[in-house]
Amino acid sequence: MSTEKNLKPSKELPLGFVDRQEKELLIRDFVISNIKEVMINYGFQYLETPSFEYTDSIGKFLPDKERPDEGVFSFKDGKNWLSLRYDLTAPLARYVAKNYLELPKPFKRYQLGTVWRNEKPGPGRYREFLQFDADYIATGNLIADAELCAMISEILKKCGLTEKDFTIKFSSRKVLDKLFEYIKVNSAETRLKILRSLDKVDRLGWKEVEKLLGKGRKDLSGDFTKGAGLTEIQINEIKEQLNYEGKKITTTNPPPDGKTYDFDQWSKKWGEKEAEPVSNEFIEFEECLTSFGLKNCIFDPTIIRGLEYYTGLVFEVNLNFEVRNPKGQVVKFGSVGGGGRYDNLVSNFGKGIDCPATGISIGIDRLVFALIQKKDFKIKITRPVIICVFDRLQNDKYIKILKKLRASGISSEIYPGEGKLKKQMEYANKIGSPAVIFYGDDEIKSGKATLKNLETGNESSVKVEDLANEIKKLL
RNA sequence: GCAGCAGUAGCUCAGUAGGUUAGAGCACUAGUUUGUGGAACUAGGGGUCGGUGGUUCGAAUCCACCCUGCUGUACCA
Repeated sequence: MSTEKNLKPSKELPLGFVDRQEKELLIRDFVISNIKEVMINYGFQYLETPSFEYTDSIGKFLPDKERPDEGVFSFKDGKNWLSLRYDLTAPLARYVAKNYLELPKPFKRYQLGTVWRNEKPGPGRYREFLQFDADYIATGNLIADAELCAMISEILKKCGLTEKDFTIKFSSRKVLDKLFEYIKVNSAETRLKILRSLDKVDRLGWKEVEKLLGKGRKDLSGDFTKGAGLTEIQINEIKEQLNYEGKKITTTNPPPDGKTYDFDQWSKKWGEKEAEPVSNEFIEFEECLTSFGLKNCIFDPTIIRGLEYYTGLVFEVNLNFEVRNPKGQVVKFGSVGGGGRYDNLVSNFGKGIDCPATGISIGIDRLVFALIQKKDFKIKITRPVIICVFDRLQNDKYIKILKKLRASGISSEIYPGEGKLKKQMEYANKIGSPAVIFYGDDEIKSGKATLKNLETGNESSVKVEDLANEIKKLL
């Protein structure tokens, strides 16, 4: 920010925004190309919606304030409030509602795009980031949900991860609804508090979450967070029904009856009639996962995905390896993607539209951040061969060489600056150029250029017409 | 938002019982090499010590307020 005293513009970035370097961008490109391949293979359409939407269209939930900028970036365009999209699902719902009659049903589309959130950034979390999103619209078929899990698994594997590197956790909001009925929590506010607390089991552990469910908890800085105010009996019941610690039932490790969750327990607690529909949903989903050959899926009832619009199954992808920040400290990385069923989101736009849907998204930048941590993860950065400039009057000769090299597919350039040879060498070294070409007086006389390998320092005399082939040998 | 910690050169940081011209390493510029990079050596540029006000003969150092950043926490539809 410039002030009256300091008229120079600031070179600092706004909070939560970053410059991204080539290495990160190339890995991102690699991830994106993998995503596109998988999406075509899975039969999804490619869609793009604009960055801005009417605020109302993507968030009826926004507070009725003078300025709807809580969580989103908004501005007033004439009479209307516009907001930058905060995810790709809400704009999709708007798109589907707008084009409902024309669209094939079910409708499958994927989208890649930047999204913005006006929140406090954290390690690896920014206010602007790239998201990938794939959805099935107008189908309640659970194969769709299982397929989303298979798809995300395939994408991660293409990106170089193995099944051991990540876990897909799933649950359903319905489990918690039954639980709330059972422990007689009816207040929407308390239910929300419980959901938020449970969502933190992953990060804080059960011990701390118990405090949040009860009276409250002090964090490391000494700040106090008020709890949900449940009784000890209620908290114990929640733990008993949700605390699957130690049971660790997974599809890799199925119990004898083939179920990855404790059906009998629910039946006993809620009654068979109440439990059966919930269980059946998981059975069907589970069978699909198995058929798709997914081995690293686990039922975890503390998966909440906070989002208000989820109505049924929810899933989340977590990485199992250590992620470090630039300072080398291990950070709690959290999920790299997730999603679930949102059967009401499209219907919100109009009566008569009954439109179940399910979708999943990946935080691409976060995934890239994690992939960079894998030491064996190398990406080739191409740097140009430099043709050094001795005399501008010989530019036509340099350009001839340049055209030949480029025609042969060799990244190359004539030194673009104005310095002496030393400067040109320093430049080539700094940008990581593999080689330089000298074509000065001596070379022009002999008709042979000097090719210098910058890695070894070796120089060789090469006929101009052989340059391309010689360079290819050393690349 | 709340809480804790921190702000000295482009970067990483040293420097406080308050005291001449504020330091180092890396980076940068020039030279040792006027047709040769990565190493070395020599020289050089670069800072109103986050800002404002106060205490004092004297403030990077002490006090107050503000700004910014980091971490935790809340929120994250």
